[in-house]
Amino acid sequence: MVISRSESAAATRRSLLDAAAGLLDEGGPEAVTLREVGARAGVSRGAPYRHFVDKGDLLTTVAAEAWDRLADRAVELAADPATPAEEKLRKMLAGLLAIGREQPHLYRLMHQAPAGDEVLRAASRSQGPFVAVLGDLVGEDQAYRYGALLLTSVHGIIGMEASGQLTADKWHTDADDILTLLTGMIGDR
Amino acid sequence: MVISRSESAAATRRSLLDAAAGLLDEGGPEAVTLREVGARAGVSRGAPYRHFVDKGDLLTTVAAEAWDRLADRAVELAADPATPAEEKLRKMLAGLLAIGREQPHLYRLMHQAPAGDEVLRAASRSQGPFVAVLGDLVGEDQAYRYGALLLTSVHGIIGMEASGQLTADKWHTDADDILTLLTGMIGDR
DNA sequence: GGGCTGAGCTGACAATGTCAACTGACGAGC
DNA sequence: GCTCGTCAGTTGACATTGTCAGCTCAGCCC
Repeated sequence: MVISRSESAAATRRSLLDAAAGLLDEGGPEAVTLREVGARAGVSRGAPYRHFVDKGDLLTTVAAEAWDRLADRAVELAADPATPAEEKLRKMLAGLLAIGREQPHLYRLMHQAPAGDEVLRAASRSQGPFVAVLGDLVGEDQAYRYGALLLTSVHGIIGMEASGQLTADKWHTDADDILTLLTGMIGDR
Repeated sequence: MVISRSESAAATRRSLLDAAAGLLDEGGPEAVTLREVGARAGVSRGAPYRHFVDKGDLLTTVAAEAWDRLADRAVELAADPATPAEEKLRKMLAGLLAIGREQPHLYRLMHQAPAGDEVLRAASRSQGPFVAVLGDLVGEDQAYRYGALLLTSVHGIIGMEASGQLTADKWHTDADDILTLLTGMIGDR
């Protein structure tokens, strides 16, 4: 197989993104140094500057890609005629929760303020399918309000779980219970 | 007035904390360097190590103090017989929202994972008065569940507002509307 | 008065992000 | 087939920063 120059450059870019994401997952933000990213991608410490304007840009791209993966799944899910709306909703929220719990550093990066345009665009892509599913459940006119309520609640749950402030012994409840309570309240409408 | 050695040391410690908090508010986490903290407090870059084990410890203390101030207000508020319970609740949540909006960097620091023991202890101090007020509204048996729901929702609202993901033109709603919706749903119980 | 303690200072060092100058290979145009 | 520009990648250098070791010195105890 012949590897052209642009293909090789694209492969390096991919390796850099994977290396950064891996280091972030394993050791948190402090573990992501351009030297280590380069080493893991098999290039030098200066190589990232050929693909990203600076370290922040590299991390921003990692975050945007994560949002895009989430959006891809949401689009796919919303289009599936075999899945009932409640289950679609549950799976979408569960996807967010899973990242928050299994890749907390990535999750924080995805919500780092101020989010750049690239991140905001990627994050917004999930909104369409999400609101559409909610529309089936609570009606189109209320879908946005309840969507915002659900998203902010899940985001809050993840954040407080991560910082250790939301524990079962402190609040006699947990994430699932809160979500059940919330979706139950919405279902009552 | 005579200033003893320990008094002077305590004053330095206070100045260091104020300097760190000020730099955080003004320029975010990157602006908080030990050299600048020292300069602003009128001491050298090494002085903080006489009062804190490292930079992280200094920042942790800043966060813990912020939680303590919040808890002080919550305790005071809960004990005030002249204020109706709904208003107490609203004021407590508004206090959190105010920090999130006016001192976003401090707010992030307060929720930085993993929170140390000192921060968790300070953050927990508000729980008592908060749950007590909620108990008056929804009954003691449900106070914890609704408390967790409310807190996580507010936390989520603040986080998504800060990262630019919760905007009125995207969701046709805002923080106040979401909270109204939520407290309305709770009030229906 | 003498010694101790602890606050604060300074020189030094390693890690890191960043840039400028350089190298070398690929590919377009002749 | 040759030339030459382009661009991915390297390397030396530098400024910033957190941290530590060793030092100074003022206040406190006996």
